[in-house]
Amino acid sequence: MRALFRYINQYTTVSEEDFQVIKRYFIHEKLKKKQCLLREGEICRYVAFILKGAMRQYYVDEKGVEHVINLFVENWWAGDRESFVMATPSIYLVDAWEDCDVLLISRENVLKLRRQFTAFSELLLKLDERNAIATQRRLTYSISFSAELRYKSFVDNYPYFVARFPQHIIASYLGITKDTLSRLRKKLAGD
Amino acid sequence: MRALFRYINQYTTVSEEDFQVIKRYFIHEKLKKKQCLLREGEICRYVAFILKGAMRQYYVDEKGVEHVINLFVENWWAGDRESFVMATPSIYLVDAWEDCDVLLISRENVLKLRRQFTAFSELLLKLDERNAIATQRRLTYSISFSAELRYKSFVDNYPYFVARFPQHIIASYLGITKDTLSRLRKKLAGD
DNA sequence: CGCGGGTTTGATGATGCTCAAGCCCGGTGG
DNA sequence: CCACCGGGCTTGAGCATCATCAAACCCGCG
Repeated sequence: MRALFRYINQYTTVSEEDFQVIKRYFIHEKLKKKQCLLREGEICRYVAFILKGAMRQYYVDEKGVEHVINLFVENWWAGDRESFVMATPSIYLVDAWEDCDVLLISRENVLKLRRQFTAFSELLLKLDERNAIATQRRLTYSISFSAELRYKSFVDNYPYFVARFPQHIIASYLGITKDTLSRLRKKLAGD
Repeated sequence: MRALFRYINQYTTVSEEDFQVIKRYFIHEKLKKKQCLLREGEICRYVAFILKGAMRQYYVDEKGVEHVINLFVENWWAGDRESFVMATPSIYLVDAWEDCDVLLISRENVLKLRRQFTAFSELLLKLDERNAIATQRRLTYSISFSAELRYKSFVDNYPYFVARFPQHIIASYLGITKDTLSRLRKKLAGD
């Protein structure tokens, strides 16, 4: 719980008393490796603030191939935004890649907190800004960079992902196959 | 101006009187075709609400090739979010593809409106939600779909872009070359 | 008529995918 | 202590997709 308090206060200012109220809107839960927070076709009822562990969001195409859309570790929010906000069935799965400790919050509780604490609205605005910036960058890379450049910038920007997820997942996140990534790394090693 | 009023009231509720205040924070301006709202290396001081016209955001790589990142038409916001929020030099250009009527607003004025009208914070939160959803979808397509599927879903989702931007721009937006798009269309026509 | 911007087309080549096989390594159970 | 198994990584051969470059074409406009 303390991690959430520290996290919020990175972006805005929330008193100890307010936090005592805020924290009641969250449910503490544990997820075992491979356990799902969200399955394909379900509605995303909760987003998870990760206290410990690593998760991923991916979608499975007609051929059964997994495409990793997002990776999450400590102090990130996991879930499917579209399904969460619109209350529509998700096309994604979200599951634990490592055993996790998470804090769940429902859409209704998010709305309540927004109304009750302006600082919470502030927080959400800032998170959205950061998220918009990061996603836009990723899109730019995805559209205009080669696989090699994408991988290099990934390693530079997210070394902690490289350390915690296997190559075939990182490859999928970058939009390439594990085979291509393997060859790419071999080539880059020869420098 | 009326368009902005209607636009805001699609997402939240703002009285006529409040709007009279809000609108003073915007600057009405006209842009000629090819005129820049933002040049590479500049800081994005204003975002533009488009009353009339079409714009694009793109970045130019070392080889001088343009990569279109976003397209905008009436009732969209044009600018570079990253540069606008962080006040850092932008890697993108934003210019008018058609002659435009726009309403400009500065970062300071956005912040003032946020403080002054909770409805404005509401609005921004909702816009960010929608934006996050759309960008995430686009990223999913970009990572996991073939050029053909990306183009098909583009035509389905954004017919008004297809009508107003030439093919080489749409190709760039989709992350392919104009040549490939041309061949693709030829193939799809034979059905 | 000529020009500029946009599109098409062909030939060629690079990039990344597919599929299958083999390897490595840590964990489990006999 | 060894055998086996599963998950992950590597590698090779062949192939599909898409990029590159150059040429030609089309058409609206001054």
